[in-house]
Amino acid sequence: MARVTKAVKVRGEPTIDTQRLRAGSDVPGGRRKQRVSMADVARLAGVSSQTVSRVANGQPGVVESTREQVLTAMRELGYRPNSAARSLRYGRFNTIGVILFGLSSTGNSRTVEAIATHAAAEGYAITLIPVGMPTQDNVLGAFTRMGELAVDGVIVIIEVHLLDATAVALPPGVHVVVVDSDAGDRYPVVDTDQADGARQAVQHLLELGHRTVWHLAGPAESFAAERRAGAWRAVLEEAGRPVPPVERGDWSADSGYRAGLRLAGMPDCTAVFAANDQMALGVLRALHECGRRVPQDVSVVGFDDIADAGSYLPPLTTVHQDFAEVGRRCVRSLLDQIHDGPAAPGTDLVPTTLIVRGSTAPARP
Amino acid sequence: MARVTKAVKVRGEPTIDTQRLRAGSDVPGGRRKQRVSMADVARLAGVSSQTVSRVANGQPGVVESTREQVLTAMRELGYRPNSAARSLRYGRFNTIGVILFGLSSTGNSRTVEAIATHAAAEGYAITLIPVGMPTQDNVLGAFTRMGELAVDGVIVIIEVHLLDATAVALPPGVHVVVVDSDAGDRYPVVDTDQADGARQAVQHLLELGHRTVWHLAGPAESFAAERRAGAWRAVLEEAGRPVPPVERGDWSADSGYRAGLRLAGMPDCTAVFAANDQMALGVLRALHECGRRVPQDVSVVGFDDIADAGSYLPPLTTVHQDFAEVGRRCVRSLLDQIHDGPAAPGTDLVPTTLIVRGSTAPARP
DNA sequence: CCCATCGATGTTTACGTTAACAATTTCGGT
DNA sequence: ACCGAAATTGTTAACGTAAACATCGATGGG
Repeated sequence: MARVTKAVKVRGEPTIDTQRLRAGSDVPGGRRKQRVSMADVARLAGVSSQTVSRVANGQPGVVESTREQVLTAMRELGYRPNSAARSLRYGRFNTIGVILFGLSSTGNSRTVEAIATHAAAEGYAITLIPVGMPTQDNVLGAFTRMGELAVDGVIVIIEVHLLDATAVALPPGVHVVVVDSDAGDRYPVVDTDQADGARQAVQHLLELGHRTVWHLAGPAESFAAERRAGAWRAVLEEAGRPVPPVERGDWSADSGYRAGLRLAGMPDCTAVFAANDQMALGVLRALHECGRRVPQDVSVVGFDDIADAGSYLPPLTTVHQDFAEVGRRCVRSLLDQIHDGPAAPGTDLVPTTLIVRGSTAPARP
Repeated sequence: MARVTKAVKVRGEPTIDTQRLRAGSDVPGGRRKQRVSMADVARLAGVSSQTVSRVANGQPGVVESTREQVLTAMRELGYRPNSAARSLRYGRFNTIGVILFGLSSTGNSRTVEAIATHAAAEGYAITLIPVGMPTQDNVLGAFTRMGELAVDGVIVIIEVHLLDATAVALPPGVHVVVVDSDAGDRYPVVDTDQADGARQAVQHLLELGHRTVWHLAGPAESFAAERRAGAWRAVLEEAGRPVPPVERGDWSADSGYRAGLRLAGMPDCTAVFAANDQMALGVLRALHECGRRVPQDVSVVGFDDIADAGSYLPPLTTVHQDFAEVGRRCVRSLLDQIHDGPAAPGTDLVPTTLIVRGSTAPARP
């Protein structure tokens, strides 16, 4: 209905052939000629389809005048290669699948962005395979679906307890790289060096003279959260400091706020390491509302270094994660696999940096 | 360098069979048998490949015992359908392309997430086509690439001045939906009702008794920014209030901070409407540092209602955008086009809601 | 002047799947 | 027991592309 009507006028005799008889010319539900194929171009240019193929792929051995004819015909018909046929022919899709839980977390979206960018640079498209809830069934479903999907390899960005059960469902021939997991004994893993980041954060606070450091951890199901909490505990124990009970949030600023209210009630809590920046933001708010000044009374460190962290009140000291690098290495590792065959499992750690801003200060004597 | 070495030991004999004899079993550069095909399954099950096809697609007319045999053979060989062949056969890819500038903005990633979710629910995968910089060349390149891509339709999430020039390059047969643009006269557009959101924000501030409202706009190239700024100006003019000069930022908290410092220097500035939450965050920080209290001295309103907005100091009054709904409508509109043919151009506006929190208060007399 | 050689182009075939049609088997009714 | 209909299974062809091989004509050396 919305077919612009001027089109009708424009299509006189000459274009009839270009449009040919496709749109709706046959049975309603029937398949119409999908679009212009090499054969169509070949016919118009008066050559064989193989010659068209050669021109399309820039292969040598086509004389200039012929090439010109073919190119003209292509333009006239609006020819575009059919990638399905190409994929079928080559046995490759030039596509990478990304299985993820959601894009809502900063880390995920930044990583995916980097993956998309680097994949594009290598001539690969990326296909997103979202998993509604990270239940086993869903993840398993995603893998199954992916098995039928047009992808040469997969990058998995999910907390991966679930991978245990689903490992069996992973189609054997598919190349995989996993992000943020402990699956390093089964798959190639790329991850931020969570432990080292946490270590830097806690040591920074201890060096400022704080007696010990409270920790607001992420959800227990998260490997990243566990790794950060583990490092926090290790540093305290090595330094012979008391290990306060762990607070837990769900990564959200709100959960950070609730935990912050609890922490604010403890007079001897002078240093908090939050497992991400958003929870740190919640902590800042809670402390502020309880009249405890940051950093004079309490120092706070976050994790991630999201774009806004420098604009919090006060600007947040935090651990910088290089998501772009994670994405880059994922793509490279996966492409290496695709080209050179399966890679050995193992973990590739991207270093972190502590960014010191205004939310940390020396402990008061 | 961080590659853990234990990995090497893990890969032993047992996996040999799943690997089968493909990798490198023939000429080095030659194409190896891509993977198990229907013919392989058919051979093992002792039936024709058509029967395998019927079983794979759950079609009726296959006797139980045969079906069982085929399924067994499938399992044994690890058969997975080849979607390239399927696409070639059907002339459809069951894939939606999403052309975007980046995932870094909250809006984009939330929208993309919703698109991915709803597309998946309809059996469509989504392919991300990132555009490095939104220059004409790049966008044009993305369209060209997309023309060769295995997609049935495209959702464009880019500021679309550029579409003008590239419209011509848009492959004619491709279905398109555009987000956040004024291309409503050429394509179906889905967008948040930017103008109404801005109107609500400004009216809220005026109703609180503020004489006028300053505006911190987004970059001039952004249609969303222009629409918000336009509505801000319109409300002020309708109400007969003075229209202060527009401040401009680049959506970042940092740019908001810089603008905030300027605004803080104007004693008669008591109400600020920032074009997004991140810039509002920067403004909050600037005002705080300059000793102007929010909301007692200055009221601030943002736009987007990002997850953290409720945890700012003070919690931010802002305009809620329903990105999920935008994504949903994009997918529905595009799928309608794919199934029922081209849709009329026009703009589909998703309503917004003002969320009143702690950053706004009545003007002091 | 003839034939080997090379360059340009055409023809055949296969990639994996499935619609359409053909062939075979099974079964119920007489 | 036999016929026809229905159920089940098999065969053929086509989707668009590109590698491999085949053909044709021209060029140049003997």
